[in-house]
Amino acid sequence: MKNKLPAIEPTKSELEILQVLWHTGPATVRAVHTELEKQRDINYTTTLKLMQIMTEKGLLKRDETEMKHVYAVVEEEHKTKSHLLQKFVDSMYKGSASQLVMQLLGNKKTSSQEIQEIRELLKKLDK
Amino acid sequence: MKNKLPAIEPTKSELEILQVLWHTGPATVRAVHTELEKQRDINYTTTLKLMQIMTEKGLLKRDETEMKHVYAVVEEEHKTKSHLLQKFVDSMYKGSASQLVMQLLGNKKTSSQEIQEIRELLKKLDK
DNA sequence: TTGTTCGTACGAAATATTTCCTACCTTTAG
DNA sequence: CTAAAGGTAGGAAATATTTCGTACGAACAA
Repeated sequence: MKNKLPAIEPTKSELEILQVLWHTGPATVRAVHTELEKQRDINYTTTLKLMQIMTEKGLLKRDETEMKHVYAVVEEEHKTKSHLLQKFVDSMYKGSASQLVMQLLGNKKTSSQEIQEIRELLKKLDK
Repeated sequence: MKNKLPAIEPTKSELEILQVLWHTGPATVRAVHTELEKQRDINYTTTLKLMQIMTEKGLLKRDETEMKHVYAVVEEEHKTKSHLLQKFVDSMYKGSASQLVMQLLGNKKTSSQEIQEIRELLKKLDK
């Protein structure tokens, strides 16, 4: 058995924080908050509280050796995203990845360049 | 200008109801509830209330000519899903559809058959 | 030393969402 | 007619999530 973490679902706000940490790597509340502030109106203690809650939930872990605690994500970005994507596919497309891709291809916002890249991906997968 | 609906985000529970209605087409609360009940423990009046709220929000519309009101979705399935998918891609993959697909391809749950189907899709898109 | 700044902790308020109780009306079986 | 079954409406309770005020300690500049 590898891990027995229950894979708790992050809430919307928690996801915002994960995104920042994925981007920057382990960071202090201050650093995360400075990023979050660029995106929306939010109070420092709100960011702090969220990160504390996430730590309790096991979404984050923290190094308390220094006064300025340093937080890091517990699950790899890849793993969490993969899990959330799977959930999305399951609930929205009954688990059919191809249906999701079909929707993506029909989506105005998906540029032809994106589509080209998807083609490349599949080519590479051939080898 | 076609419509100026603010495209309200359905909540988790609301999405469950949309799924049922997408599948069955316009239906009564009873019918929707019977479906929902198969998936989880839920009280009839809860389903009713949810559908009433969704109607207020403009997610559903209802025909009240009969005593048993018949509810129907306001936005097409395609449109709503497309919108939600776009939101997902934006927030999780910074808008990069190809990154999402890459994740999908690396996902254990995505079978080789699915991948084959995706290939077919791209072929058809060529023509 | 002292006051200002920056940090954590904690609790509770504010909001959003979900759930269900109660009232009351209509239909239908007996 | 009457009781039971099945509807809707609305409010309020229960939960989940987000937000922030307050307290208090450490670091640091003056």
